[in-house]
Amino acid sequence: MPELPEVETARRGIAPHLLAQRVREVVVRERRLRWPVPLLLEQALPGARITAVERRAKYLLLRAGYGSVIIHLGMSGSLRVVPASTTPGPHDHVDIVLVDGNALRLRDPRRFGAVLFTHNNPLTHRLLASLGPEPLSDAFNGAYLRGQARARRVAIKPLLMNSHIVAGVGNIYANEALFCAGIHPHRRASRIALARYNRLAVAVKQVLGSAIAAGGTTLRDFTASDGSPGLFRVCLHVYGRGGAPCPCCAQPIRRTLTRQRATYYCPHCQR
DNA sequence: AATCGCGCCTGACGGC
DNA sequence: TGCCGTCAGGCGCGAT
Repeated sequence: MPELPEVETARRGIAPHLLAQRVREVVVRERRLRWPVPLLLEQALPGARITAVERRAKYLLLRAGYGSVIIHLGMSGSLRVVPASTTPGPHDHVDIVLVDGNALRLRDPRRFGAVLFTHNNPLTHRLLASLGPEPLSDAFNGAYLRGQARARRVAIKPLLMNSHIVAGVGNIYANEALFCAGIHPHRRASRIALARYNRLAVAVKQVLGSAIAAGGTTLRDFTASDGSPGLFRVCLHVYGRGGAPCPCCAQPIRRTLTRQRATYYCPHCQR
């Protein structure tokens, strides 16, 4: 499932193929993604030159001409650059065909993803405008987290996964960062001291950073844009390891459901 | 305002 | 072997 490191890996993989390229046409085979793919995409994009490939949270932004494409990979989305003549598979929903004969191809079996187009600054788009700071930026730190947590009643894990607090920390990395910081995922966010928030912020950056360096986490069907699997899976300490021994104390990792999401932690190491 | 549950969707997996 | 129920989950949205 694409989380921030996977989206960043995809961005780095596709950017060299897209930058400075002109769009020849857009082919939409399935319009029913999370939101319908707008006709505007096919109308406005052809002829435009792609000037930047950016990421904000888990959104990819293709700056092109007088507008931007906003792409979200949802649960099962992936992007490949292929020769435009390559026969599309059943879940290859959108092609952005370039003048050089290649196409950026979105595949998304579960169709939780999105492809949108806006003429305005995409950062002011409804979906992006109220996102919290990037977790790898300086704005995200222990003091910031402590300030956000002070007046809230939620547990730390859902706080960490709230995109309005910090953008792009999903379930896998929330579990891993809390383990690294030794914080129990069910602990009330308002009852964690600044020193521990400092540790947590460092853990979030470290976990995301090393996952990006390794090319994303391989879980289920994630692959990088060149098709190679990410290499981070071996580095997961708790996620998906319910019942297995904790790498620190060897006691069994516990798995619970929080807000309909699998939560993994070591009851001995995390308080 | 904060928080919680829902629903979108399909592939993988396990049980019978 | 094959069928079918269950689970997985990002995240916006509506309800509380």
